Amino acid sequence: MELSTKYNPHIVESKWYAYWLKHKFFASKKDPNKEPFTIVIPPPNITGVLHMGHVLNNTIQDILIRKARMEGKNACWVPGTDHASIATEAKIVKMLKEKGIQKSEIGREKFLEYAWAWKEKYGGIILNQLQKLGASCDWDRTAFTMDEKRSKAVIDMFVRLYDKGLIYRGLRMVNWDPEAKTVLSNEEVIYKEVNSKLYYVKYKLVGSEEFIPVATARPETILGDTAVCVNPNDERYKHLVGKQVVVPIINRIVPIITDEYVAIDFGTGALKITPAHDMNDYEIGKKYNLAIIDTIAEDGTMSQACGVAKYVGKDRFVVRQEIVKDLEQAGLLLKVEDYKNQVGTSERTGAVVEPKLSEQWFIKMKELAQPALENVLNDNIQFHPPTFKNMYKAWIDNIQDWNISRQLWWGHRIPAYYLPNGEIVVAPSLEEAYAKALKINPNLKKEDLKQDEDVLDTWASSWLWAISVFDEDEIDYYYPTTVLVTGFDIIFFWVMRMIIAGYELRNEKPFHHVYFTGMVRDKLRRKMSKSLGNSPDVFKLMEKYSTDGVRYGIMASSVAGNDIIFDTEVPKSQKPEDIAEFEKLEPESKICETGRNFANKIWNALRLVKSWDVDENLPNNNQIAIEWFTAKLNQVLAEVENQFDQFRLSEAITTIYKLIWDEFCANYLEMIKPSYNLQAQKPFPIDALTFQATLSFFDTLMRLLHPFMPFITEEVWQNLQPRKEGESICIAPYPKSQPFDNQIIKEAEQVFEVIQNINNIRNEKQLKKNLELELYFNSPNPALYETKFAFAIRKLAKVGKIQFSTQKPTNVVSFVVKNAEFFVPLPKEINKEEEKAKISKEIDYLKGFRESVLKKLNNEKFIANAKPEVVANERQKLADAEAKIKALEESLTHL
RNA sequence: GGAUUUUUAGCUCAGUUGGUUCAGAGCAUCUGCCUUACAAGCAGAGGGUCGGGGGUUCGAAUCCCUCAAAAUCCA
Repeated sequence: MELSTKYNPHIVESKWYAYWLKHKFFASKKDPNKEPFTIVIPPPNITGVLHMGHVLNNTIQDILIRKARMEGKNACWVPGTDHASIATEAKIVKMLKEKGIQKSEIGREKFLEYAWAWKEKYGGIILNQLQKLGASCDWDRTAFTMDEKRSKAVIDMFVRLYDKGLIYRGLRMVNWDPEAKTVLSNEEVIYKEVNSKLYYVKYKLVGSEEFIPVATARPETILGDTAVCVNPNDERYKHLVGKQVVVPIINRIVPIITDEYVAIDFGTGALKITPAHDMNDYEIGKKYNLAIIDTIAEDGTMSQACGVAKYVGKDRFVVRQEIVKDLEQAGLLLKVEDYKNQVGTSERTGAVVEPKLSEQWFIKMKELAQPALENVLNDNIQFHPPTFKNMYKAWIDNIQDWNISRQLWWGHRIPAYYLPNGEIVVAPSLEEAYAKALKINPNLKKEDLKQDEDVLDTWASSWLWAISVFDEDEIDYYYPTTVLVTGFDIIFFWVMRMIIAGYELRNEKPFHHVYFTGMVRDKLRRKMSKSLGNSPDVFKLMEKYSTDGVRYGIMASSVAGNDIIFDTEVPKSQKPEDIAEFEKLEPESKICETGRNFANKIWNALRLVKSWDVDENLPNNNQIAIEWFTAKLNQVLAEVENQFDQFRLSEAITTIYKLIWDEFCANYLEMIKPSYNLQAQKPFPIDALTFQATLSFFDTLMRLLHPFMPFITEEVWQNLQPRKEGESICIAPYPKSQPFDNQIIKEAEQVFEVIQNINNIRNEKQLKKNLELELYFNSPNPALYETKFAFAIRKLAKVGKIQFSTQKPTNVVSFVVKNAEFFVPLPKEINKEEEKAKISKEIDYLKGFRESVLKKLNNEKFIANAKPEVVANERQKLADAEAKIKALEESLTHL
């Protein structure tokens, strides 16, 4: 078989993914005889397309689940998508607008028809993209947060918590998007710095021309003022406290009150209080029982309540200008200053967010959250890395009630029904609600019940995800799930709430472990986001570097919880033309390139091994190489196991990379590689034992790497020997470490050091790389170099004669490894002065080193306090250093 | 203002209860090689007083205090 010198990933990837699906390797069925290993995917939004964050997150999940599957566990990775109320609704509204359709015109039902049609068409895109990434999900289990089963779970939970008295309806200051006419959660508000103005306005004392100056950036809210507040320590205003002032324009009479909250040095030090339209003012209003006058309507225009007829129905920003003019005319405007402040805008519509009082549904969180706190603090649920426990605790300690209603149509409609008298019944369906209502009033008709118009916050379905994706007859088997992999930015929105829901519904945690990933950032440390347009095109990346290469790249640079600085280019600016320009660029990533090169290295190792003919009659001359690599392999396997146990996946992949590249390819294969037979135009044959051992090593290495780089490993594994249809590395056993010979590893390390020294000499003296050198040495353990590992030195350092000798030959370069001295005769005259200087320098260094060790050993306290093995080690260091110094000094005299 | 975290080589990061030859890796840099698996490669080299200061200890990148800088979240 001819294999190309370059690995071609594209055919390989689609071929094996199709093969895996065909044989249903990823499917999981409840099986009480097997240990379950379960992951539920953090469901991506149906509006989303695969970005670097997904690549990171899902690669980690795939690694964990593939390894578990190979270990013979019942690996179950449940995929699915999230309906994402706000994001999706905004997208549908925009689409309809482009068709000239207004949401309000077509009504709820028609709107939802459009939305579902959109979901059917586009909602699965991201899942297909995950297949490109190699994700080994059980696709038959694909779930959606708004399908029947998940919806039932959400509604049942609402009813359950309502019946327990944990859900209530109440007024709350919310972030209001006047364009979408809905409340926004805090994370949907984007703060932007804007240039605005600070207006200084006279608030006159009742019946007087005396006034208190008040600075405000939002004069239109003057109409809702119900107090003026100063700091109690502010000397300027002490005499005014308790007096009353007249609110300009509206002429309302309000008190001057005091509160520590007011900053003396900001503005005038006198703050107008508008409880209906400012978060902080609302708190102060509550504290001092101030009236709340809601002067701004749902759509951002001034409402009737503002009390000034000519402003009613006009937009808040138009009214701002008009009020400023009116204030000026009334002689109440003192001055206007330029001012920079942070203004909240809607992530979805870009509208300036209006803080607004609104009737909303809430879940009481304090009590519910207690088991969720305890079980994280006591490590019943383990966080990786554990530092996130601190943040988690701080959050739960300050937990507030959860506003779960959203003024949208796309989502789970709140199962609350209003009776004509305003009473509320809560039930999973209209029928059940009607039955309940009849008990209150037997004369009611079904049509009298009106269901709440709002839908539930998306997280109110996500928090049930780990439960709601399983059927009743299997949940006891799969739940709690094994590990959740998610970004730390949603620790509060999702992770905490899932834990709460788990304990509430099943009195059990939803997962044993949580692996927190960092954010993927660009090289300027900005989070990769759609709006910045700074994320490379994932598919172009995979096209260029292969899926395995990208998986390697993202994993090698991602320590749990740490942000990942991804090394691709960034757009010149956020201007659309610059982003467009950037998108045309071919993405470049050094770290993904390393991954691609790694796959190519493995591919070429396969080519080498496949090129050998086996001769059954040959003796095995490579026993030491085989023994050494067996030991090394098991040593590294133990290391990798340890790294997996601690979820140190980036270390694991780097460790495996070095094992394969440095130890297997560079050392082992070079040691056993038969030389080339020029006459036959092919390599000399290899003995059967070495060949079998090599295939076996290669096989093990591929299985070890498979969870990280599934495609190249399957391709190579299938090529190592004939496999039957239905066989796959996916379900081959994962390697396990065996006890190993530490001695041979140490010996080999010394040998490699010798080889490196010889190669260094070759480089420094600019000797031809093919020139065969001779090696003389003096060592207490001559067999190690003369016989045991001689073959390795010959091959890796291109040495011919290796000879033990107490006599130093002439015209040599020397070096010392451990307690052995080595001499390499040079074919040309050496520069004695240069050699002398080099050796003297090393002696000086060693003497300094010896001093520092002696200092320790002469310290009584060190001898008394340090562990015996530490002391023994110091003595060994001293002995080694002295031997080296002695050898070097001898070299020096003989030069 | 409060909380949390970070600061180690030019860059991105490891460094697991303080102690293996005197802090490691990848990338970048430099030197020499197209050597019959691999130039997506091979053989080498240089580069850090571990943010500053103080303390605990026989011993500190690692523990404590303090100062400085940065990031994130909450208000």
